[in-house]
Amino acid sequence: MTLTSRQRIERVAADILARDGYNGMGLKALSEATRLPYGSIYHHFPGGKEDIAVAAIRTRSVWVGGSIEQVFAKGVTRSSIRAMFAFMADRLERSEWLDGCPIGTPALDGSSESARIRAACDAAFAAMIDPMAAALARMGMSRKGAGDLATTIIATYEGAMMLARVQQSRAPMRSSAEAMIRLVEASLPSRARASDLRI
Amino acid sequence: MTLTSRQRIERVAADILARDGYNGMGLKALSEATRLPYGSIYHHFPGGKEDIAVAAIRTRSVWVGGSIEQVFAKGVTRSSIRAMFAFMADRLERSEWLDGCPIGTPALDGSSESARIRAACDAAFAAMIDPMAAALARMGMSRKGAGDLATTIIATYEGAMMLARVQQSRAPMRSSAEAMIRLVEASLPSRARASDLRI
DNA sequence: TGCCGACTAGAAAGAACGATCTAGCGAGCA
DNA sequence: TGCTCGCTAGATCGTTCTTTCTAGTCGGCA
Repeated sequence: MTLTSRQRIERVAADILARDGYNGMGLKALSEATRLPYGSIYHHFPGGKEDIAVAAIRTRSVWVGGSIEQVFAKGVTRSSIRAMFAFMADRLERSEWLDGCPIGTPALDGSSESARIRAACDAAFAAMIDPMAAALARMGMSRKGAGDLATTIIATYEGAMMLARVQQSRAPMRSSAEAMIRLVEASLPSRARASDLRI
Repeated sequence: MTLTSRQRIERVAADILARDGYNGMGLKALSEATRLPYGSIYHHFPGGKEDIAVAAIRTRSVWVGGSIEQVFAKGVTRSSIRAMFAFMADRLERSEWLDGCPIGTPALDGSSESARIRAACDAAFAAMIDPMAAALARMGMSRKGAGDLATTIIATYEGAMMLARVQQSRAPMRSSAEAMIRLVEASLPSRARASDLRI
């Protein structure tokens, strides 16, 4: 399938954001990577750089939110937690540790400059946390307990990516995933732990 | 006590890095914030912007490493974990959620551009992880178990900061701290859990 | 065929960037 | 006093940035 120019801009912008952050994303680099001239970029995004970043974050968050919903559809199991961490570890390693998280990177380097970037990242993290919290609630956790635990898992996920990138090693993502498995086990109500919902 | 110009540059640079990242740190802004002219900055750091960032990260890592060592000198206890997370939550909130981590922010937005920034952040995280791992080992954990757990706690710490900043709320740091307490409890050998080393 | 809107194309403006340069200040020492 | 040297001071250079601008292209519709 062929992408529209607008979709190509969003996709490439998300990749640049993951690698270089908001301040590091140059529109010249974007126009070269998309092979689109300045005029096209400003035609599709009259709001300029900020609009492009917001759209890229939003689009990516829809995709990642759906992925998380799928991965944890049958519960927060050992294998689903490992799959989630391994997925991103693969991506980082494949990029030779140049890529980061397309949401976490602009969240740190762009949210002091632009309230809209911050809000977009906030919504994007919510799109990751909410389906995971729902999955934990289906396993018997209270609404608050599930929300807190899902928040912690996403936090660990983002931080482990950060460490893996600077260490250029999968180790932090692997050990964080195992720790999250232990944490979920310790957090589930005992009836779930003893039942077929066992993770 | 009065700071030398070089110390003032390092300190202010670390603050700017925490807020805006490596790409967002302008040398003009740095010279204004330090009230030092361009010439002075390049006199103290002939290597330019990259040298300044590396020195700022290095200096800050010495301080934070020492702080962690102190906080966990008597073991990884509930109160010490809470203190660690609350300390940073205070700082973020006081800055009206504009500040981030002086190491985590350049780690994400600068390490794809500069290998030296990446290495400095790697060393800085090690300076945080190592004393915590040592404290966990003193509580009876194996060397590998302690290292993996300390890595996870630092990852969660960084990720929780990221979430707190975009949510403009202490909640992620609070719930992550409580989760880390549960995780440490679940990870300690049972003899420690039952002894006076109980966290 | 002829027209119109969507999009492509890239030059150019104007500000901001990192880096370099020379000039000058002023405390400490001879 | 006069010299030295660490440091201050900021103009300036070339580059790169975001944004704006006008011109041109192309497909679809009347």
